[in-house]
Amino acid sequence: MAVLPPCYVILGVDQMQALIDAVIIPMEAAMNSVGIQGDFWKKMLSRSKEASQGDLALPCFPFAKQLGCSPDAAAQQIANALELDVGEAVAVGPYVNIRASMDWLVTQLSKTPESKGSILIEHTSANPNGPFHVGRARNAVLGDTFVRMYRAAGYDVTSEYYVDDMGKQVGILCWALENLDEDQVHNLLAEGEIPIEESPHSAKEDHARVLWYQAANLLKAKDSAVDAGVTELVQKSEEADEDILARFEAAYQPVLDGMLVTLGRMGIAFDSFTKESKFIVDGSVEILMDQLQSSELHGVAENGAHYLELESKGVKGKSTQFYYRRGDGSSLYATRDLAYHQHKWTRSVRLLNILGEDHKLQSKQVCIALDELDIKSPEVVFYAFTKLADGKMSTRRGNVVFMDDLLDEAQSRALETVREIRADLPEEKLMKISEAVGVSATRFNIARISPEKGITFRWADALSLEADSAPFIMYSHARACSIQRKAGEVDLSVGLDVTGLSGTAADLIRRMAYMNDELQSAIDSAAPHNFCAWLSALAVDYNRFYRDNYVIEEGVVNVQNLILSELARDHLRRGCEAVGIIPIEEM
RNA sequence: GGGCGCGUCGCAUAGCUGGAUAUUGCACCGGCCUCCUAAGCCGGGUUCCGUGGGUUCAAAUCCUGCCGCGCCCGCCA
Repeated sequence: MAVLPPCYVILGVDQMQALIDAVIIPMEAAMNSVGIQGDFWKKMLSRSKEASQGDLALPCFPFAKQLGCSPDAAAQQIANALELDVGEAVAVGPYVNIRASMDWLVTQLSKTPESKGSILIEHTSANPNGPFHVGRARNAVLGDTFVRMYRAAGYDVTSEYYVDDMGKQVGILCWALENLDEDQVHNLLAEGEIPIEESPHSAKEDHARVLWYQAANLLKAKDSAVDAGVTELVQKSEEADEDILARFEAAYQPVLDGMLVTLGRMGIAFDSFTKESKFIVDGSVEILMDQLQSSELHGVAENGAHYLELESKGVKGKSTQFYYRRGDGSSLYATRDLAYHQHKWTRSVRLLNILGEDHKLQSKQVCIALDELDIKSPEVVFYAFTKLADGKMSTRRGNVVFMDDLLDEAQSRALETVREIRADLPEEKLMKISEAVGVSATRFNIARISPEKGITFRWADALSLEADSAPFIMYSHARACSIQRKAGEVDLSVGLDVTGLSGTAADLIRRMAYMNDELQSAIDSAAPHNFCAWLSALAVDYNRFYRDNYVIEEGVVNVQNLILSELARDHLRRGCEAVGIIPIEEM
């Protein structure tokens, strides 16, 4: 088995910034020598938009006036005056392009990791009232992708699920389970034209119990006694009634467990769960509500309800009041959210929330209220909705595509393909590969889209196994693994010789060298899709390298190429892990 | 009525702290396995970047009017 020398076990930081740092001093000298005043150009020196032209680019249009020549000539002058250790500068039209040398790039590959502090990422936190559907899944996939990316970048991450264990959704579920029998449920659903679809998951408690939830919602619309019953339960839960909270838990916990099984199948796990009721029970909500009364924004409605007037804080619309205490003195969901944030800040120095765009206003209100309480606001990433071609998804109305079914379908489609390509493999292995491919493809098809873009769910897109998808990346990784296996035990300690590299090998090194920049910038700009794109590009680069750089030729191992292949394998693996693709070693 | 977001080739998608021929995939056409996995690689695109103005040496990117789509504006969660 080939082993990489320790210096290649990577994680550097901000190679692009390192390059800029290395270039800026000689650049100043060059600017002085051609006679350009000021340092306004420093912010114009940035990553080249034309990757083929180099790593950094400086547009020279603004210098033309100052130097009294054309932009092209200015670029030429600057490039000529520039002397670099880390690469070379070439004028191309009105641009000075700087290309880092292979020597420099390779040193960047061996940078050691840097610990970056803690962050608590809260995501998913779906009401435990029914199975995961593809709409809810966007939160989970996005959230877990952030968790993974932050971890890969050196952060100490806590992934957190906020359990809505009180309130109306759970109240309805609890009421239904305690008051309706199976026949009633089936009759109600038949009347309401909500189909009960038999599936391999019917016995899972999230699938089983959601029928009660749906039925109760139907009944509630025509029988006010139901509403009264639910309201009573909800009110008691808000008073932290132990008996009610225990009955709620008995109702939702099996559902939540079922949901977590689905998430587990997708490789999504949580470090901690916090229940909403905690903040009623421990009295922290009550304390915060008292504190809010001294806010300048504080107001009281006729019936004694308390609110903050947010108009002066830039909140606009029909209602600018943020109610945090009802007329009867009880708290609201948002109020408990305040206590929750206070609690989260005791656990981490950074907080990140992943929320659907429907929570934008709510989140803004909570942030203002937190500010009034002298509590810092969390960072928030919003994502747009996933809808079905024929309209909105709704657990209540049964208009959903369940994640369990989607994953099954993805797996079975992947199986068809694997079976075709790898007829040599035993059934057990085929199943394992197709499961990994199905899960990875499903996740990647969500993660690769910019969060603020709305998604219309289509089976064909969700199950796509084409290029620019997870299987493509997995395939590249599996290929590198196969080469490693074939190469056998080889001593790689000679290190990489950068002289005489082929073009595709150089491209591969360049791509890998900027991995940490890509990761950090995806994190900083809350754009996991950009890191997905980088990972696809890495796979393409590796495939091209593979095409014209033989690692094993006629039984002889080319050590230099093996080092590169191994580096690529390592980068591909870490990239996959950072976006939730399962880096299987054979497919 | 107001707020926020989105509108890029037939479809999907990147770029949007202004700069070089607007990225990538699908679909469509052609080429590449007597050597490491062809789920691969190579080649093939006249896109008024929703639309009308404006700012600029330079606009998909900034400002503004309009059109279309989504989300929100509960003493619900």
